[in-house]
Amino acid sequence: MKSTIYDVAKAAGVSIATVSKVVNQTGNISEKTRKRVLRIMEELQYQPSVVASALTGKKTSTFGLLLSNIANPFFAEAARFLEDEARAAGYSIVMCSTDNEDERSVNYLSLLQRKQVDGMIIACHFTDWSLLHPYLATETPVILFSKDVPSLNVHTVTVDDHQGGYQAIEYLIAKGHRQIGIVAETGPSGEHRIRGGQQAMKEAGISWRSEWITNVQSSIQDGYNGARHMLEHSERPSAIFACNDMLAVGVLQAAQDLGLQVPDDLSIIGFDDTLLSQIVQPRLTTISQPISDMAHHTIQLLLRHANTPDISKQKVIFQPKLMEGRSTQSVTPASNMD
Amino acid sequence: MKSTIYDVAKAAGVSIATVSKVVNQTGNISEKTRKRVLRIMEELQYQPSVVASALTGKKTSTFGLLLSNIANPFFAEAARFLEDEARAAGYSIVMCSTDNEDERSVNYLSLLQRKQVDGMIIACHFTDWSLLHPYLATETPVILFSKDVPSLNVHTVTVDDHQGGYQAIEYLIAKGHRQIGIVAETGPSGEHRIRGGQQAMKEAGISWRSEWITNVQSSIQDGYNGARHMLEHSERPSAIFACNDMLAVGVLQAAQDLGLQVPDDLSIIGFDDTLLSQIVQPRLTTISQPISDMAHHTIQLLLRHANTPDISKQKVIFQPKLMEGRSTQSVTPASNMD
DNA sequence: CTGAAAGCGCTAACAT
DNA sequence: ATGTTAGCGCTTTCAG
Repeated sequence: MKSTIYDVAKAAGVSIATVSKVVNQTGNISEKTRKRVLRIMEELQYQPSVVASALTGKKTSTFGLLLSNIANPFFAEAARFLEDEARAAGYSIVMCSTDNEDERSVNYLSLLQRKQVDGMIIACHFTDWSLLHPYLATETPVILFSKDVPSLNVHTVTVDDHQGGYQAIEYLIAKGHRQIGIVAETGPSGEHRIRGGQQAMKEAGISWRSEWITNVQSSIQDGYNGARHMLEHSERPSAIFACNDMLAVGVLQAAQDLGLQVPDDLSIIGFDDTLLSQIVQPRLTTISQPISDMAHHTIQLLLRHANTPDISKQKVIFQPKLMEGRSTQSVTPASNMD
Repeated sequence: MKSTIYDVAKAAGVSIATVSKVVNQTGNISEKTRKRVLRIMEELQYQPSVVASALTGKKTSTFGLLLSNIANPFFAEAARFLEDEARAAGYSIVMCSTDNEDERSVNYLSLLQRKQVDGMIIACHFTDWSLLHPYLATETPVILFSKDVPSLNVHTVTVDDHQGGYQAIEYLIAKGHRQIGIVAETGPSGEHRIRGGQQAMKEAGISWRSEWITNVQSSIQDGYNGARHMLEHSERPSAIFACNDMLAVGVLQAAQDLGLQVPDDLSIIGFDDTLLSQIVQPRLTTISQPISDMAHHTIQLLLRHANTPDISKQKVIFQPKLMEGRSTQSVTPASNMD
């Protein structure tokens, strides 16, 4: 049988209030009784119940994390950083894979609320973002992670997607590419990345073809299909910007299946700088998000909320960084020949 | 302000006991009042507090999952399956990355206990497994996942590691390999896989060299170092069995850095059949764990525990399956020449 | 079929 | 410096 605060109080010959005070280090307790209570706690292996304390003290020391799929390396890596930051502050994380399905997301949201989590981190996509409204009205802080939804008045910690797209395309253009395709995932991030890319093209006086810009989901297969679509025709792009690494891997596989050499026949640039980009052959050039910083900031914001009930909403935008791999190359006469 | 059971009771003109009964579908409630209460609940957007109910009803609808690192694709994939099974039963999962450090693991264990989770799934490694003892004595069910520690009397759901190692080596032998190296991760699984492999060699009358069997941690870098160690000498194995896909990727990179062609100059076989094995070039031959089945069984076992307080401990061993990739090849005269 | 009442383990005034 | 007491929101006998 697990021992309770009563057992400790009785064994130590004090009241439960005193025990509570030494546990929480509140109030004034003489060093002598403090020591004694501590000793008894040790002896009885007393473990304060988080559940009971949450019912009064208002804290569950738990955050909820909604992501599309923990099996996706980008989210797994983000989850790891978030968890580390949370643990450092004594919090743990409930993970919720939504597959970007609104219904499942809402179910999780309500479940998390019923569990009285101390904060929710949203890193998944909603078809209908207004579903979030009821939760934004709550006491529980909500933070959008790696995602910016302009229409929503909510704390946001993200990377500058527009800038990332711009950097990717700018880099390709500098390498001499003029025929550039984009495979993006549906959702706000994808759109911003596309826009950023288009701006870079516009500034360079390059036009783009709408059939070379496709929106898909974010599996490898989606990237494969999207790229295949562009590459099968005789006139094809000399470079493709895939808006995340999973898609980029799909693009790479499509190129390989079509007998195209990367980067000789096709340059590919990804986004996220996940494990994937480092293990494919050739190593992907990719736009890196500072996930670690983002995770740190996210958790800090959540923690600050605990003390300061209502901080005004803030959006923090981190800058992405291009990581050079071997999947991109300058356009050469040879690659223009075919 | 969130509405409580009292608000609903008052608005519906009934007692909180009645509301509780319709929420939990217990006792006998007339259809008429049930409807009314339900309607009021809807109107007031009443969300029963999991915390309060856990304090009495004994259920938090939460499982804890200890794994070495969620950023490792094998664990991320396992977590996803476990989560799906858990959600189907109304449970959610707290993830805990321990990096296989005993201290951190124990901290998490105690935290989970304080949170009164309804079960713990252990998928990480302990240097000192006896640290688990105190938790095995508890009410809270504990399950070892994808790991078998013979010395521990605990529910276990795992893959037949010995058999997996056997299959891997048997396959290589059938391809004509005689010079076989093994890179394994420290821990019970790694050991079993090595033993299985050794048995296959023994049965085939092949001897092994102890310097070609190395134990390391489980990062890509570890696999790289381990392989490099074996491959740099003039006399090197013609095939390497890496005891998980991360290691296999490291082995592959080492081979590439040394100018060895895979599979022509070196065959590589991995373990786990994760995403990684599918995206590297060449695609890895690997031993697949039926993670989905294992996850299903694990959660079911945990759930059964809720009703039947003390089921006798059981170990369930699933059979692995070899997935043929392009990283293995028969020994040919050409590859024997160098 | 419904309600009153006694906790679950803990926190936080308020007394002493 | 320490103890008393009133809840937190809900479940569960036990009466009615």
